[in-house]
Amino acid sequence: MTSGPAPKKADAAAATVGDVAARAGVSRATVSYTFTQPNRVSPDLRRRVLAAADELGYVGNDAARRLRVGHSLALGLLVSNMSNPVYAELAAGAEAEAAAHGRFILVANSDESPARERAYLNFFESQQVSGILAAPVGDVPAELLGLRERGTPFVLVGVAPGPHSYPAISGDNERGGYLAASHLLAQGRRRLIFIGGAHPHVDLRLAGVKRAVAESPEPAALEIIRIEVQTAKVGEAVARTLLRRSATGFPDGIVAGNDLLALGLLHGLIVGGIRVPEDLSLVGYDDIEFADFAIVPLTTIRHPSAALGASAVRILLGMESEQDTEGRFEPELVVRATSLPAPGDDA
Amino acid sequence: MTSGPAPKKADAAAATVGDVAARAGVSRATVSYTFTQPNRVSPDLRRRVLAAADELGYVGNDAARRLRVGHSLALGLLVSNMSNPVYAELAAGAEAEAAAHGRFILVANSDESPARERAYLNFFESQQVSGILAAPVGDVPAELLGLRERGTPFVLVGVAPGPHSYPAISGDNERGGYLAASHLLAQGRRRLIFIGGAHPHVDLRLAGVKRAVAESPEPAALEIIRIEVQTAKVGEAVARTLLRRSATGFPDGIVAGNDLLALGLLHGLIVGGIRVPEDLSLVGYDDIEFADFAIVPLTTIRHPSAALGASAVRILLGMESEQDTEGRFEPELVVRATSLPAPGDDA
DNA sequence: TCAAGATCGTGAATCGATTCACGGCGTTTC
DNA sequence: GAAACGCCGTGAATCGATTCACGATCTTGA
Repeated sequence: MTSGPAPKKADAAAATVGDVAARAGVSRATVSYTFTQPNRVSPDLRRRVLAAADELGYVGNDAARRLRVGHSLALGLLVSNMSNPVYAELAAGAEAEAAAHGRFILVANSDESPARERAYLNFFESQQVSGILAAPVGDVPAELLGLRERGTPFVLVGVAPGPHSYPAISGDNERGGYLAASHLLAQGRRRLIFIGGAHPHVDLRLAGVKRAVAESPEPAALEIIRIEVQTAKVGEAVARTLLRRSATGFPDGIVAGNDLLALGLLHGLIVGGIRVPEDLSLVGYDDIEFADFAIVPLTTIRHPSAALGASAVRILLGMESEQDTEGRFEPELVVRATSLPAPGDDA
Repeated sequence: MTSGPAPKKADAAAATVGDVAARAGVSRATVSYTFTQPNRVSPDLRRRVLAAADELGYVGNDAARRLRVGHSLALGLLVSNMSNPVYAELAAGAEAEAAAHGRFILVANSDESPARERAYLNFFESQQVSGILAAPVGDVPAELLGLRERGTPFVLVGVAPGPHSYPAISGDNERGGYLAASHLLAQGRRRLIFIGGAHPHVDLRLAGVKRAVAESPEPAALEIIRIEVQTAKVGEAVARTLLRRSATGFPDGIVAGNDLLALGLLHGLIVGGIRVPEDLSLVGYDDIEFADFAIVPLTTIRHPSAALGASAVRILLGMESEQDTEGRFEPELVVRATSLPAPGDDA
């Protein structure tokens, strides 16, 4: 309203290809080619078009673009709980890789709710994302399969390729569980508890724990405690119930399904007077940043979340295959202070 | 390929309004009205249309919808660093509120890079988000103002409405800083350091700290250490440089710009042999979940991130005004173990 | 019984970027 | 010098959902 003919930038309506074309004195097709196939247009015109676009603050309308080409530049990332640093890291890794290829990540936080998960999957479809990264949220939702049939590929992140045949990349969770339990057994711990939620990757961790116990030369007991969600709050609650046990029923080693849970357990146990690691050794899983800052720095299994996120993006973009990642995300035991050094480790 | 004519769900192409209309035996317009203005169509037809949509797995194409109506159902959230739990919490709060109104949040993680910030803002514009929540990332980017002029509103989250005139909601950072420093002064701490990055909200926290020092009846020294990013890693590095100081130059109280930084400082100081809180008191800011699990549980200022996120969404959706939030996000001192109880607190 | 009005379904235009098919113009080669 | 070819710009069709304006059907009251 106020501005004369000179500055067009501040105009209310967004500039369209038509506006740019008019200003550059070319057709709309030329403007489009300038952006999608720069070599198709001569350098001279290209410059003119780009200048006009710049002056008008042209941004393009992805809706129109998508309507025509059928898919968006975005990739969807579905996680169960963004306040778990593991997922934040996964998202950061995916995002950085996506940005490097001019792509974007849409993050959906299902908060462990299947309903929201479904809603977000629909949202992804309505957004025509060109692919979906799904971090484990229980079973593979049927919607995901439907999406694939309708042309949107997905990659499961953090779930080992198992009996299912879905594309998936993951660290070796079974081996991680095995490492954790072996570490405890090597210290002479014999009354172990595994505490974890019902996620496929957690089940694998448990399988590894079981295998370590089964292979142990000395007999050892393993108890399994199932919880709903693996949060610090739940960890504290479990610690309180544990504290009510008699000395004979009390464990001397715990493997937690993830670090968040372990941190809560640790806090609850210490508040309850348990000495860690003297009375009980604790091993977490993931090696989140805060594991090192805990009241007693947490022994845990390192899990390369950011690298997984980046790889998943490359796979969806067709720059890498599942097989290429083979053996690239090996879990690793990080011994800190919630467990005793293993007898052989006293170097 | 394998399926006969019976099940249509698994067909490759996504169903369109046209398909639904054909199946329900109505026009495309009717299908559209069924979803956008359900009362416009009679109950009978509505049922038929919904059934047909369900059978076909109809999801709708948001690109087409947006192209027509001009804006999307998504809101953009711009944060500087998603691995800071504060932002994860903010995102979760915003997301939950958005979901309650059938909206979605697009999260953009700029990683403190102005270039990526700009790229994401362009992305938001190309996505025609109906509004943007921007968590402080330094100055207000000029692009944000441009977006507003072109019709996309924004709300700054966590930045107090100051000399600028942008819509903003925030806890009272100045008061939080004041609380933190007052707490230290009340314990008899006299050689304070404030450590923080160059964010507008951190500057406010610092202003509060300065005011507390100025108002102190006993003279107290305040040193200011500026850092680039407020992460735990940087905190540890700062701790190491602090440890090289002579006893006289060593502080007896520290206010950190956020909890991540405080956690890193704490760890670095304790590893270096400093006793907390005996030798030095430390106060963080934000009260992230891990503050309570730290090697010495962290005294901090609580900051209602999730509530801020939810409010920002309501404001963008026009359900609430900036003024309504007045006084709703008051900071609160949470005394844990990194500081001495104040003399008067021995209840 | 009939006119006036309310209810509700429909055809067609529309949003903006992309891309196909066409053709004008300049260059090369015998 | 003319035919053949390649380069590059353009008009027009297209993607799918929304919404306007119209009209068909049904309801209601005198």
